[in-house]
Amino acid sequence: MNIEKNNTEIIIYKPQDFDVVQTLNCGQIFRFVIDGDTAYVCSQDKRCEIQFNADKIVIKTKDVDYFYNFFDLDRDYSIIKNTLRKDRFLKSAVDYGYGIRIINNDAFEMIVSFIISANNNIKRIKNSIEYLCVNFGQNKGVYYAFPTLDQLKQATVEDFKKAGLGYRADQMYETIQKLKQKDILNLKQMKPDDQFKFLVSLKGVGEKVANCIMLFGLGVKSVFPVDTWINKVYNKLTNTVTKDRNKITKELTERYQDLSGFAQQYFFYYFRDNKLS
DNA sequence: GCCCAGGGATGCG
DNA sequence: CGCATCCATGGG
Repeated sequence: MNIEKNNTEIIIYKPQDFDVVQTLNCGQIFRFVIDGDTAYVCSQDKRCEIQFNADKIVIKTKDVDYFYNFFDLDRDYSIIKNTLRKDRFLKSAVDYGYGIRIINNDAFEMIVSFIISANNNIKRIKNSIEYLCVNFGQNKGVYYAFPTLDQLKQATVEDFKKAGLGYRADQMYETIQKLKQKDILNLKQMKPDDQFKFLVSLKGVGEKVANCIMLFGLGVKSVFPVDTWINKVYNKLTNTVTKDRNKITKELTERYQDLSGFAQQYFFYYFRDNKLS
C-alpha cells in the first residue's frame, strides 16, 4: 500500500489492506454514507469525502492529518492479518474482512454513541446520533458536527427521548451532566485499567460499551468487546451454550492479547450476517 | 404478536 | 459474588 498526502487529499494506491466499505460497515462508525463509489464520513466536527475503487482510494478533506490518523494509516495491517490467520477460529474471517481497519475516533463521540448502542440495532443507533447532531451540533453546511459536551449539556431527558433513546435517555442525561471536559482529557492519559474503571462508572456504560469506547475512541487494541454476535460466534466455535460474557471476554482477551481488538472486528464482521458456519 | 438489536441497572439470594 | 428480570423502540 503506497500512500501520498498533500494539503487536501490522501491518496492510497493498491489498497490491499484497506477496503472502505468493509471499514465503514463493520459497526465501528455510525456517521457515514456510502453512495456507489463515493463515501462521506464524519467525525467530531470534521468530514471527508472518499472516492474508491480496487486500485486507488482518494480521501478529500480539509483535515488531512486528522483523517490520516482516523483511518489508522500508519499501521501495517498485513502483519496483523498474517498473525491472526494462523488462528484456526479466525482464518476465514480475516480473509473475508481483509480490508478492515480500526478507526481512531473521538473519545467523547464514542462515549455518547456506544451508550446509545446498548441493546439496540445499528439503524436505530445511526438515527439517534444523527438527531443529536442536527439538534445540538453545529451546522456546517452540508453536514452537522457532533455536539460538544457543552452543547449536549443543554439537552433534557425529553430531548434524548425524542432522539429515540428510550430508557437510555435517563442514563445519557445523567452521564452528560456529570461529565467534565477535563475527564475526557484525563482519560487519554490513563492506563487502560484506569480508563476502564472510569468508563464503567458512567451511567449506561458497562463492560462491553467501555471496551468499545477504549477500542474505537482511545486507541486501546488489547480489549475484546463481547456483544450478542460475539457470544453466538463463541458458542459456535467452541461448541458451548454459555451466556457468561465475562468468561468469554476473559478467554478471548487472553487468546488474542494485544491483537484482541483486531480479532474482534474480524469476528464481528464475518459472522454478523449469519455466516455462522 | 413475537423476537431481536454491538447491554446495563437493579434487586434478590 | 452469580443470576434473573426489566428496560423503549422499530424492523423483520
